[in-house]
Amino acid sequence: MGRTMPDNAIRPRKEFGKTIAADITHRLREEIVTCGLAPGEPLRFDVLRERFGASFTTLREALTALAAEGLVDAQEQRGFRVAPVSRQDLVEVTDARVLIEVELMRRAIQKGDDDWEIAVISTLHRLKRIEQRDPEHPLRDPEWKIAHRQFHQALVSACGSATLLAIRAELFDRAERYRHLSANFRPRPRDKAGEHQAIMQAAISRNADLAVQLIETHIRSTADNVAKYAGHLLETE
Amino acid sequence: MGRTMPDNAIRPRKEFGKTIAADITHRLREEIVTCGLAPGEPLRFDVLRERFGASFTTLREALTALAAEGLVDAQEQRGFRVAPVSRQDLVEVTDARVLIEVELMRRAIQKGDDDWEIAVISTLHRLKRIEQRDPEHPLRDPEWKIAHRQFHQALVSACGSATLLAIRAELFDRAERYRHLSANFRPRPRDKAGEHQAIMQAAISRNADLAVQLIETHIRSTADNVAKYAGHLLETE
DNA sequence: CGGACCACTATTTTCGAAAATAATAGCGGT
DNA sequence: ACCGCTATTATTTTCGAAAATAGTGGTCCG
Repeated sequence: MGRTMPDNAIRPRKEFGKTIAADITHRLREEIVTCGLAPGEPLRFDVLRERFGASFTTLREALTALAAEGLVDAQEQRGFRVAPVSRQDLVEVTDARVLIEVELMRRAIQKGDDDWEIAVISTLHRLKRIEQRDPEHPLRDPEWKIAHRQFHQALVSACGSATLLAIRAELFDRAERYRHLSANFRPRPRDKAGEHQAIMQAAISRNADLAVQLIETHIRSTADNVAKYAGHLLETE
Repeated sequence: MGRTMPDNAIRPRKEFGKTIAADITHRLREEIVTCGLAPGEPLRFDVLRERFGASFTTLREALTALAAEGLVDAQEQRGFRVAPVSRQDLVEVTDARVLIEVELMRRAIQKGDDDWEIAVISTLHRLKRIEQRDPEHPLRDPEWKIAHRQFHQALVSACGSATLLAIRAELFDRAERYRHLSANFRPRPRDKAGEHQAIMQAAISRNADLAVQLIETHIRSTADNVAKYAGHLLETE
């Protein structure tokens, strides 16, 4: 314990054992992915300092990390901005996701053990529960978002490659930003529940070809929806 | 120009227009990839400060960026260290490289135009020239290293996806570190020149299946060599 | 009127000191 | 002697001031 820490520290500024920088990275990523910070928006230090209550250098560290993930655009000597969106980027991200996720799905189906099956089933169960509660605007519900992420994560978790899982996670975040972008304009959510159910069944029954085909359709149709309902937001460079 | 900058600034501390942090990131990456900094070695700020002549926060920013690339391991509240190596990691990196590079090779062969062909041919030409000069220890020669990287980069450059190219580049660096690890123990370089020539020819003649097969063999045999001649260095962690 | 140059302002980038945390050594009780 | 605890030291992490750089507007000359 530090020798000068006062006993009356009101509340922890951050999670125990984590650095402030890591915490800010987390929060900033969340804001960017959910479009709380709009694509292309400049990230000025004064503003961030006010919003996150951290100093220049700490913020800078967080921004650098997010730049490496492709969520932030670092313009040397001219600061940072939220990574811009574009049709081209959406296509690239979708394409890369299909390539990697399809491969990981195959590997997970081949390698997955009992724990994997349980994880897939239980994460889907939770997702469905949340959807029953509020079937209108799932993307607005932070709980749905987390459950949705966890279901897709569980599906491929047994693939055996931490390296590829990390890459997949980055691409997932970048794609999620596009989903949020179109969420306000999409008239009604399509039948995601049914798709998830079908993917789960194909995976558990070890039908790799079917599971892979469903996943690919799932990813591509999501991207198509974004292009359709948020196309007007994709023209700016 | 800053109002207090003295006229007698001896030499630029860094390349024009780039931040010091970006410069340090570059130099640190180089040192790690070439194993000038050994895998697992702790990266203490005093030492780095001395070696690179930058301050805490600037170094921290560079380390954070490299952590996102997988070359540095950040242990919260306990500093940074060079990412450790392991048999498992080597397998994962090799696997991921094959998956991605094979796909990019196909796309490049399908999309590549005249400029692409010229880039492939000319980068291979330079590579061969350098090999003629000093056929013994190519990995020791920084020029060979650059030319080798540029040839492989040129091969896939026409794939059309900046996203996948960035991922590929990261994996290339991580693999190159393993090559350096085994360079000191490998008795003689195998016939890389011939392999490169064959890959080039298959690519230029648009024989995708052959090119892809050669690339995969090329990547896997490199990894096998590392495991064979540097296996004793992979047991830690 | 236009456009190069300069002074001034806004903003980012870097630095080293200070705070927080982890690692280590020394001490006292059982 | 050995374990647990506290004081000390080593190291990382954070901060805000200061330096460097980019941006802006105004002025002077052709």
